[in-house]
Amino acid sequence: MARGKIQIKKIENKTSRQVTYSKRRTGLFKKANELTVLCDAKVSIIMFSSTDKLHEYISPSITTKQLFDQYQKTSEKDLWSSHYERNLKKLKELKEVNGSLRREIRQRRGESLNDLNLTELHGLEQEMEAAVKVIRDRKYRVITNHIDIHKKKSRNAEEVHGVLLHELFIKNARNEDPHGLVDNAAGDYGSFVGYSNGDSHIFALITPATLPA
Amino acid sequence: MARGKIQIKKIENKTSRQVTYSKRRTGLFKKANELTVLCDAKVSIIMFSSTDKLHEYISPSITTKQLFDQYQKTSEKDLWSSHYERNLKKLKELKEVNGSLRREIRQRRGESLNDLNLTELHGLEQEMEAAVKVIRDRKYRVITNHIDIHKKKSRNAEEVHGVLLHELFIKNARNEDPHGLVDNAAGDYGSFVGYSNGDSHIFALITPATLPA
DNA sequence: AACTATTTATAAGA
DNA sequence: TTCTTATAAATAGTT
Repeated sequence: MARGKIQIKKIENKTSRQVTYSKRRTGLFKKANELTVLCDAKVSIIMFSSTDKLHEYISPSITTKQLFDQYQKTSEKDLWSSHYERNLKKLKELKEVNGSLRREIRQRRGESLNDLNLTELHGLEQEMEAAVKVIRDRKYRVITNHIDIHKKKSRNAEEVHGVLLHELFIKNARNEDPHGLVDNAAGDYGSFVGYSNGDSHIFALITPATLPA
Repeated sequence: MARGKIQIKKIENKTSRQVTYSKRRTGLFKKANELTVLCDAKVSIIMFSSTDKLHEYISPSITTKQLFDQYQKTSEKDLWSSHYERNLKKLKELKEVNGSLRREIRQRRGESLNDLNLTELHGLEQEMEAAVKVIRDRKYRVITNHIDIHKKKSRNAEEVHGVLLHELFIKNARNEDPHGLVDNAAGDYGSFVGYSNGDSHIFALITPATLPA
């Protein structure tokens, strides 16, 4: 606009482009500020140079966030608010679902039964009795499984034990008993149960009375 | 900037202010567009007039949303992302809670028991048996209540019925029986149960066998 | 919305 | 980057 007219098209010379960007940016912000003052307007300018440097103007009377919020409300455009509000809605829905799930669990625990009518109580009772049966069956299957594995382990341990004993006796027969092991070990197969791992406390739960017929 | 210099301060005349806003807005957007083309820049201008009318310029090479996203990333400013991402996080947490609640319910229904070990199965069984007891007790309390109310209603109905019958007989004794009602009504108290309301199907569930001792 | 005298912005050069 | 300055562009006041 001075010293010669220019074409409005990309300035190919990088340096001139940079200079022009800088000068015109200053001019643009100045105009924006004049507009703000003269017309009592609120203006936000955000710009990125071709090298992605950020520059911003915002009217002194407002913050960028406030202006964006107003932009949200005023424009029907999507930006992020729709995401945001969709999320809020989802959040609310999930909370409700959550609440009713918790309520159901409470009822299945025998709490908060006041809201249930007779039909519902009856249905819940029936359903839970059926479920208890399934759970009990499952438990017995797991117990049986444990016992089988245990038996196999025992058999294995007995075999190993027998072999060791055998070897010890042979050794003993050949030499003296330098470690006094024979007396403690001999014949006491029952005690090896005491060596079983941390699972053993589980079996404390199982008494013949609770086993299925 | 023409026909006289002006002070940069709010134009008090509403009409001139409006006109100036319009003119200068056009100029600002034109400058922004020239800057976009000449310097390969990306510019967003959002402005509100003093009457809160929204006007927007955005470089053709980009959308407002994209530019805002870039603004987010580049500036350290918060704008909305904190709300948004906090919500996303909450959403995720709620979904997880939801999932585990559903899982618990499934287990209490006798489904998805594979994940439970023996101790957990045992605990679940015990808990559910206790809960069933509570639910059954509650059911019986409700039943008892229903029955009491029913009895009272019946007694009431019988009384009313008796009174009506009495009145009818008296009437009958005095006049003839114009409606043939006496034969149908007399003594058949049992049939009034058929008049009970929609709740009656509930009582089909209750047989002497299921009642508590 | 158009006109135009004048101010302002700025391209090119330093 | 900043200054200079000739000139283009924007626009205030008017119609």
